[in-house]
Amino acid sequence: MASPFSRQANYRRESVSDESVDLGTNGLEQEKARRLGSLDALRAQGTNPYPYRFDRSHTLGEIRNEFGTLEAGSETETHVTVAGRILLKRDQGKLIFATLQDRETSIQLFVSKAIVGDDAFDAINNLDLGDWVGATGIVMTTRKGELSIKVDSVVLLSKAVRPLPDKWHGLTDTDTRYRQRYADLIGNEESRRMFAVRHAVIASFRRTLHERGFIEVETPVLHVEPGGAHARPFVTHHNALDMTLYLRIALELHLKRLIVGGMERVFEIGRVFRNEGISTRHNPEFTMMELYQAFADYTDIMDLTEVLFVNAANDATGSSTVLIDDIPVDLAKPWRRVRMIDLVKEATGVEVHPSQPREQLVSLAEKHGVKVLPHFGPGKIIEELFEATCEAALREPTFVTGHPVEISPLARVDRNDPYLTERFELFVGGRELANAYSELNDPVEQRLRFEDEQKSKEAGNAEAGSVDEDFLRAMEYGMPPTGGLGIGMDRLVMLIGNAQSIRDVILFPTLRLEAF
RNA sequence: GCGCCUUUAGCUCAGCUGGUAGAGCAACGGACUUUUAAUCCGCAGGUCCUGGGUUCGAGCCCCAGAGGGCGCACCA
Repeated sequence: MASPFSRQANYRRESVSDESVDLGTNGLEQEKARRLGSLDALRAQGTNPYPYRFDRSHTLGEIRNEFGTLEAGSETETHVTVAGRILLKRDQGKLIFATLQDRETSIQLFVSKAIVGDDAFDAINNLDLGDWVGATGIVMTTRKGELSIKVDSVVLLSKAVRPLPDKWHGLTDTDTRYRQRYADLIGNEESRRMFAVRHAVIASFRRTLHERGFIEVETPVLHVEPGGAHARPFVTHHNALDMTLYLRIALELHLKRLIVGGMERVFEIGRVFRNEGISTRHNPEFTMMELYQAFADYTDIMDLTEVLFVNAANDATGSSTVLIDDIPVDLAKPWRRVRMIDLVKEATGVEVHPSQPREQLVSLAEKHGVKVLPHFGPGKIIEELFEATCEAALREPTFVTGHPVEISPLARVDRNDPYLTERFELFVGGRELANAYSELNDPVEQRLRFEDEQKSKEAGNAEAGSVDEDFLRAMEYGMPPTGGLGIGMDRLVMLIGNAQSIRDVILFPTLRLEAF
């Protein structure tokens, strides 16, 4: 930076006390102008409203832990230095009570004119709600027992020039909460809690998997061929290579390449992108955890899935019980394991199997209001029947197994039934949370499955995959028997945190362009 | 993409049968040395989402559009 001083001067606002500056016509503009005016006043008296750093001796949570049981009307000898944002101010004349909030909690500042002196008292009185400050003082409790810091000095750490949302209600407008997540987090305890749950769930997964010898890896987000799931991709372009690239729709195919490479147990927690509708359960970008474990099959993966969920719930909330549709369900009990075709039979009273003639299944489907497209084979029709008649009713955790081969191009054929695969999807609260297989590792069969996908795609199935030659080459080097698992982390956080919309567990959900 | 709901002060919300815009908080001025969403007195703040239309008169009724929510569709 060649000329720091002139640069800084360029960033500095003109004084708003100049008559040339328009004070604005609405309340917000007037309030911002007032706060910008106090910035100028601070600078004029030699105070930097945006200092570079600050050392604190305690977080507010540490003070609460240490002194939370102090009885009313006590004063300690402990002198502390804290930092946070001023959320509330209660002016008593010669006393000010201010609520200071940091990341964990809030604590009251007790400011007495007699202690800090007239000038400092005025300066503190001129602080605005939303300002960041550092404060020093001794730990005390008021007569009513409120844990407080009896302040001897306060320094401004950052001036807020825009007013906070309502001090009591916070933000309620969902649009503003999602667009201005920063303002949502300042005012809404529930929002802060939800993202704490999210962090705890993801940290718990890493812990459980590290304990079991899994290695965390990172694979490409930009794919030459979007595979590993059925979904429409986002398309982009690399200029220097002049090639079309796709944002990944799944992590699967690269992680399996690592199993071929001998890494034995790998996982990745990463963003995937699907160019499809937005709903309370769908965001165009979302977080997937996939893992692959050599020498395991899908039943081993079911056991592991139960452990991952129970640990995550315990780590995030201290309990393995979650609310599903407001009903408590203990995740620690073993989950039901049932074949898709058996569930469809339960729901329809009719035996179904992918070996049946297509026409039979078509008429059953039509009886249940299922739309059958020309490229649907028997297996796809059974899945559609399942979705229409069973899925929403699967409230308690249920492993749905034995998906037809036709809809499972990467899963291994069931050792007891050549029409089905060794696969499960986990449903909780009517939502799909996980998908897993005994992974197909026969390169010749895998090529045939890909070719079937390719034919389906050519027949008009926009979601079908195509032949991934590099993946097949990897398979040819030999992949050990392997169990694999994919979990939609956002939906899991919704379950454990009891969120009603996926947007409540994503900090910055995808929204339409905002008009400024 | 379709249907229903919604949009009023910085924030949270009222607004009757169509009669000319309201409250609380925040802000501003004042009182107050133990408050807890402090309280009390005073004052100020508006593109009623946007554009048309009906009407003597529209926040309110009609039409079109935009943002948001929910449901459906889509979606392994």
